[in-house]
Amino acid sequence: MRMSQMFIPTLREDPADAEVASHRLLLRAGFIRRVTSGVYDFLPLGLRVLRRIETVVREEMNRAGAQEILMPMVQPAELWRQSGRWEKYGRELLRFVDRHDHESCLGPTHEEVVCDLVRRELRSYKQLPMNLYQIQAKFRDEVRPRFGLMRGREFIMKDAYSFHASDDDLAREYANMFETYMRIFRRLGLRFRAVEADTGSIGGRRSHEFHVLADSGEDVIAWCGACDYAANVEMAEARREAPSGAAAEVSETDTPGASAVEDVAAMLGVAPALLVKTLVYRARRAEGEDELVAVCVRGDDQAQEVKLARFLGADEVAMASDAEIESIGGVAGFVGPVGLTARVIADESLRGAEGLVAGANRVDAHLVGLSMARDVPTAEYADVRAAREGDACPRCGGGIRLARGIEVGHVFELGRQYAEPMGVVFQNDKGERTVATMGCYGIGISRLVAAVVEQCHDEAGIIWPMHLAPFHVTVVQLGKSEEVAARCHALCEALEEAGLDVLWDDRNERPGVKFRDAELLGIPLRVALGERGLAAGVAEVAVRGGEKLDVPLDEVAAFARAERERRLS
RNA sequence: CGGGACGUAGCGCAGCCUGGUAGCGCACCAGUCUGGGGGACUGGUGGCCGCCGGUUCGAAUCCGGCCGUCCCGACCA
Repeated sequence: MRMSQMFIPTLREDPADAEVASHRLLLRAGFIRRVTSGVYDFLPLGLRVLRRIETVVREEMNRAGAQEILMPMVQPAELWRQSGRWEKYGRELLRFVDRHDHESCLGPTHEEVVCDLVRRELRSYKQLPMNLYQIQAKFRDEVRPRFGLMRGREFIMKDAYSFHASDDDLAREYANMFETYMRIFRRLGLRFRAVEADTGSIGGRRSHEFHVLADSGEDVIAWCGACDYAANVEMAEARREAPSGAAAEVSETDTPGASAVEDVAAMLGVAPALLVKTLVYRARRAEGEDELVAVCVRGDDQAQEVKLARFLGADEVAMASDAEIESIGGVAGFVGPVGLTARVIADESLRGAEGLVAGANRVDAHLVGLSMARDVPTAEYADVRAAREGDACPRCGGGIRLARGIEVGHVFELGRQYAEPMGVVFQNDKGERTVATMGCYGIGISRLVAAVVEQCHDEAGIIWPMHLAPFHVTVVQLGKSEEVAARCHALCEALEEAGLDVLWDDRNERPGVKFRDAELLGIPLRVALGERGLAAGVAEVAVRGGEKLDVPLDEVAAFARAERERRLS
């Protein structure tokens, strides 16, 4: 392709509103443009990368036995009512009414539609198992879209749904998909980690997330340095030592103005770990009234709200207001577990702890010498703290480490939670009417574009892995003599002959501009040819992010092909 | 939804405090020179100063409302 004729609007300067590397570089290099918050155009280069990722995903899904279909983006409310999610999904589901006053929504995920499709056709166990997938635009009306393609409202996703006659067969397919995902992310050349995960609003019994490791990631994952335990911190069961102070009588002491953990600890001369941090949460459930609960963790720990919500069986937990805190006998800033009229959920690490300091539920006062067993006898114990670096692994006791990750894949054992209400039934081998069991498996295709850039870039620009590069090689034409142009053209043809996708920079620009753009775009191989090289019979071949060397003109194509093969294997 | 910042040419920004002809760099167009790491010179093009209203003889500038964007938090397969 002639670069002079392609739509590649590069920017010399960083866009003011792009913070993270992938957002900044994808904009600068002319891969994407923003249409509105969380919604992007894919320009020719961006689309090429997207297609490459799709191809890898498609090949591996097909190989794993899944079949590609395409479902609609617009979905009728009645299907969502059948699954119960029309009420449950919340404002992230973009709803609208058509001209006939029918309620609809833009699909954020497709369990309902695929169940509707399958239930119409499924009669016999002999039709199972079945794994259907699609690669399609999703819409989720995110509260806060950000970081370009990383968290968009509209995004491209591969979603697969499998149907099974038995839980055993579902477990088999889950493992199959898990392995398939491992293969996909390996092929994409990413540093990633599979972790145990919360099932969130999709629901189901068991799930794993696949995270690309990157500091800009929005998730934190915990893993064990000694065994293969790994989990999202929303799940991670890491344990800590439970330090106790000296047993003592409980008494109240003045702590004027000291509310923050560090201030109280400093004022009383005790370690922050001996403080009991008490947080009041409002738990919301689809049915029933909101409940206020007090949550106790160590002063140097953080509460983990996803764990808490799971323990409470709540759809959502949020920090309570000062007024709500007072309604259960607490005082904002000085809340403690003693004397509250709400349930007290204490983290496991507080079980049996003594000699603690806690808020006295009175302004400017704390209790010292607190014993959980003696003074908070009604406390319920649960794992509600966030794992920290250095905690003990729940499997082997090894040291837990934390890292940030970008969630690019998620697999779920759904079980019958959609199939049951949606009526996905068949006759089993005994002629009995049976509800199918399901799995679902997602990959964020457009998010992967961003994730790859987060992992593969330097100051100068993107460094695409060979698999994903919009072009394998760019031929940089230096100078504008007919001779140079002709030889560059011939080089391009030879490279294409050798099976490479070639971007020919035939623009009337200075060499510096072309070199910088080649680096910004991140094309893995760069072949530069001008009068000087022509005279010597060589072209300069540079590997993006690597070395450069002169290669005789008639060997360039073979060299590039070998280089490509080497990087693809 | 809470907190913060911002909105002036395609991009990056100044001007606003202290009201009086809308600026700079890059990009773009024409020309000359140049040609292996964002070239030089000359001459140009391009603006609803986010929108609506108010104050004023006069508003990019002051005031009010709205819209949009970004960041932090809350939230999230």
